[in-house]
Amino acid sequence: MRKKDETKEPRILDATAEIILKEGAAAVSTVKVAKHVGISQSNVYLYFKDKDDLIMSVYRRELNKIDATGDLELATDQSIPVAKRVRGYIKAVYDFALANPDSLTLIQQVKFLLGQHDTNPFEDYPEHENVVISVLQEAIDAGVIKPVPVSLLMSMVFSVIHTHTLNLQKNRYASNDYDFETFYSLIWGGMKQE
Amino acid sequence: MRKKDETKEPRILDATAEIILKEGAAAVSTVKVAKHVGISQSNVYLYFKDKDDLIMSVYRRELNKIDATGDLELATDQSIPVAKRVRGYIKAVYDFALANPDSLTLIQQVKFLLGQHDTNPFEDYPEHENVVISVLQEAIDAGVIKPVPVSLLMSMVFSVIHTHTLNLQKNRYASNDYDFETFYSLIWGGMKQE
Amino acid sequence: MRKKDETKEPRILDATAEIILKEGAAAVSTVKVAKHVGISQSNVYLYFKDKDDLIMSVYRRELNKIDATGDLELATDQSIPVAKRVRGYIKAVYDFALANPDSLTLIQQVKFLLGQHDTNPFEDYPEHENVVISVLQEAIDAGVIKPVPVSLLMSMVFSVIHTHTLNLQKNRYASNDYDFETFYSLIWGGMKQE
Amino acid sequence: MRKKDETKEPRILDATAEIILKEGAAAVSTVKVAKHVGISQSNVYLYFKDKDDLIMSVYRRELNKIDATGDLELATDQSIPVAKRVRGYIKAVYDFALANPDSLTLIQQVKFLLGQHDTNPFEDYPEHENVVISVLQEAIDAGVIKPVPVSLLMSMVFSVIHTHTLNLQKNRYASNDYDFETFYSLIWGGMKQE
DNA sequence: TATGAATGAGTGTTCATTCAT
DNA sequence: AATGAATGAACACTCATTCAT
Repeated sequence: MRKKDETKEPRILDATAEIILKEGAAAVSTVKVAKHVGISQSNVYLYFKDKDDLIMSVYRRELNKIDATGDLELATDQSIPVAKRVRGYIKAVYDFALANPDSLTLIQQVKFLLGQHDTNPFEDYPEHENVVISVLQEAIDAGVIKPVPVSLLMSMVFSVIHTHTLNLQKNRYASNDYDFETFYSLIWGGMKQE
Repeated sequence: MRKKDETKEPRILDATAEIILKEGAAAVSTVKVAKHVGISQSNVYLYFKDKDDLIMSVYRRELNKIDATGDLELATDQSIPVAKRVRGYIKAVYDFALANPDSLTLIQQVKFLLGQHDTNPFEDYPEHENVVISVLQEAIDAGVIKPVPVSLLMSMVFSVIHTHTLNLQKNRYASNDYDFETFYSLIWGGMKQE
Repeated sequence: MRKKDETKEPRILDATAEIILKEGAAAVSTVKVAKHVGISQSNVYLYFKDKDDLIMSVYRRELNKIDATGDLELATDQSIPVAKRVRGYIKAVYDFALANPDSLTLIQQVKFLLGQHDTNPFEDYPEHENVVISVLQEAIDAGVIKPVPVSLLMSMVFSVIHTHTLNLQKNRYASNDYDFETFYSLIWGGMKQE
Repeated sequence: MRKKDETKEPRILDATAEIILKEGAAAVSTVKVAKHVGISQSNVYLYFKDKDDLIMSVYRRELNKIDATGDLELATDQSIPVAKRVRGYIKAVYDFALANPDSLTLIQQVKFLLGQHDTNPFEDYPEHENVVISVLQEAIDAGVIKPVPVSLLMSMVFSVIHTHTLNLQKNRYASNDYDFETFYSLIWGGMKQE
C-alpha cells in the first residue's frame, strides 16, 4: 500500500495508542480510531492490513522507540566492566521510560490483549533481548550478580521503573522526589552478588 | 423445583478463568463460556447478573483465595521484629503464588481489561493493602528498608514472584531449581537499608 | 387449572394493569409481573395460559367492570323516550369512567398493543355494542339525532369522557370544575338533530 | 464511494410504518424492518441512530406532513371571524386526515408505545398546538364556543375524524356517503355556545 | 487515495415458556 | 400449588471487513 499523506499513518497509530491508554487495548475498534483521526473507517485499511496489524504496529512502534534512544549501546561495550554495563542497561531503561512514559504501558496492554502474561515486555523482542540477556548472563558468569534466571532480573528492572512512571503520571509524588540512584540501588542491591 | 446444581457456578467461573488464561480477558464472551461449560448461553445469566459480574467474580474468587491462605497474619504480629514481618509478607506471597499459579495472572488480566495499569494487582484490595502497606511503612520508618514508595516495593515483590510462576508453567526450569531463599535474597537485598 | 390462593389471580392482573398504566402494554413481561406480585415467574403460568392470555384477561376484566356497574340498563328500557335513553347511555359511560379512571386507558393500551386502532374501545364487545348501537340507531331512525355512523357517535362519547379522566389524573383541573352536564351538552349538542 | 441510495431512508421508514399499521408499534423490530426492505439488519443503523430514532422518525415524518399541507394557516388569520377560523381548523384536520389516512393512526401508535395516553396526538407538537389552542381559546373567550377545556375539544375533533378515516379504510361505507359538512356539524354543534 | 455504503457475524441481554421437583 | 432451573429464540446494537466509486 502506497501512502500519499505521510502524516496519516502515525496519526492513526497515535489515536490507537490514545485509546489503548485511556480505555485499554480491548476497547480499540476501527470505528473509534477513525473517529479520533477524523477519517473514514475504511481508510484505516489502506494503512493497515487489519485490526491486528494496527495494534501490532502500535506495539512495534513503541519497541522501535527503544532502539532509537540507543542508550543501550553502552551496555554492549565489551571494554567496560560488566557491573558498569549492567548499570548502563538499567539507566537506559530508566531514561527511556521517563522520556516515553506511555511506552511500557502500551506494550503491556497489547501483550495482555493477546493473552500472554510475561511481566517483562521486552522479552520477545530479539534484538534487545539478546543484548540484555547476554550482559546479565555475563554478569552472572562473572559472579557479579546472583545466579538467578535472567527473566527474573529483567522483570524486576521493568516493574520497578514502570511503577515509577505510573506513580509519576498519577501524581503520587513529584518527579524530583526520587532520582535514578534510588531505583538503581533498589535493583542493584537485589541482584548484586555479595 | 429442579434441584440446584451446586457445581455449576464454580464451573462457569472455571470456564471463564480458563478462557482468560488461554486467550486473555478480552476474549471472554458469554457464548464461549457457555459452550465450555456445556450449558445454554442464557443460563449464565442465572448465576451472574451480567458479563461484568461474571468477570469480577473470577477476580474476587482469586482475591479470596489469598485470604483463605491467611499466611499474611504473621506479618501483622507486632511482637515480631519488623524485618521478620517483611520476610513473612514475602513468604506469604511466594507460598500463595506457588499454590495458585494462575491467580496472579487472572487478577492482572482482569485489571488490564478494565484499563488500569498497576503492576501490583493487590493494590486495590483494601485488607491486604493495609496490612502490607503498614508493614512496609513501619520498616521504612524503622530504617530497616530504603525510603522508597511502598508501591515500588510491592510491585517488585509481585513481579519477581509472578515471573517465577510463569517460568515454572513454561517449564523454563524445574520447580526445585530455585527455592524461596533465592527470591527472598533478590528482593530483600534490594530493599534493605544498608 | 385449579387455584388455591384465590387472591393470586387478581393480584397478578393488578400487577399487569399497573405496568400497563405506568409503562405501556408493550412493556409487560412475565418477569416484571412476577416480581411485582412477589411470586415466581413460572407461577404466572398456573393462572394464565400464556402472556397473551394474561393481557387479554386484564382487558376482559375491565370490560366486565362495565357490565358490573349496570347503569346501561336504563338505556334499554323501551318505555323511556329515546333521547333520555341516549342520555342514560352517556351518563353510564361517564359514571363508569369516573369510578374506574384507569379502565379506558387499559382497554385502549391493550387494543393498541394488538395493532388495532379503533378509537372506541367498546366496539368489539358484543353485549354493550348491541345495546348502545341499537339505542343510537333507534334515535337516528326517530330523527332525534343526526344520521351519522354510529361508530362516530360512540367514538365521540368515549374520547371526550376519556380525555376528561386523563385531565383529572394529570391534575389539569379540579374534579368539580366540570360536571356531567358540561360533557353531556358538548356531546349531545353535537349529535342531536335540530 | 458507493453512491447513496436516496430512496433507502424513506423505504425504511415506509417499512416501519407498515409494520406499525399492521401489527402495532410494539411489534417493530429492526430485523423485521430490514427484512421488509430487503437489506441487512445492520444497514438500518446506517440511516437511524437506534431503534428509537427510527420510530421517532416515522412519527416526525407524519407530523411534518401536517405542516406541509399548511391548511392551518387560515386559522391564524386574525382578520377572519373566530368562528370561521375554528371551522378552518376542523377543515384542515379533515383534509389532512383524508389525504393521509394512516397518519393519525401512526402518530397514535407511537405515542401509545411510549406509554402516554393522550387521545390527542397533536398535543405535544408545539407549533400546531399553539395555533390550535389559541384559536379555540379565543373562541371560548369570545363566547363563541363553550367554556370547556381545550383538550376536550381537540380530542373530539380528532376522534371523530380519525374514526371516519378508519371506517373508510375498513370499507364500512363509501367515501362519498358523508362529506365534511356532516362531521363539521357534529363537532361544531357540540362545541358552539348557544 | 479516500470514502460511504453495505454486510454478516458477533455481542450482551431479555424473555416466554417448559420441566422436574 | 408453587418454584427454581433451564433453554432457545429473539432483540438491539457493534464491529471488522469488503466493495464500488
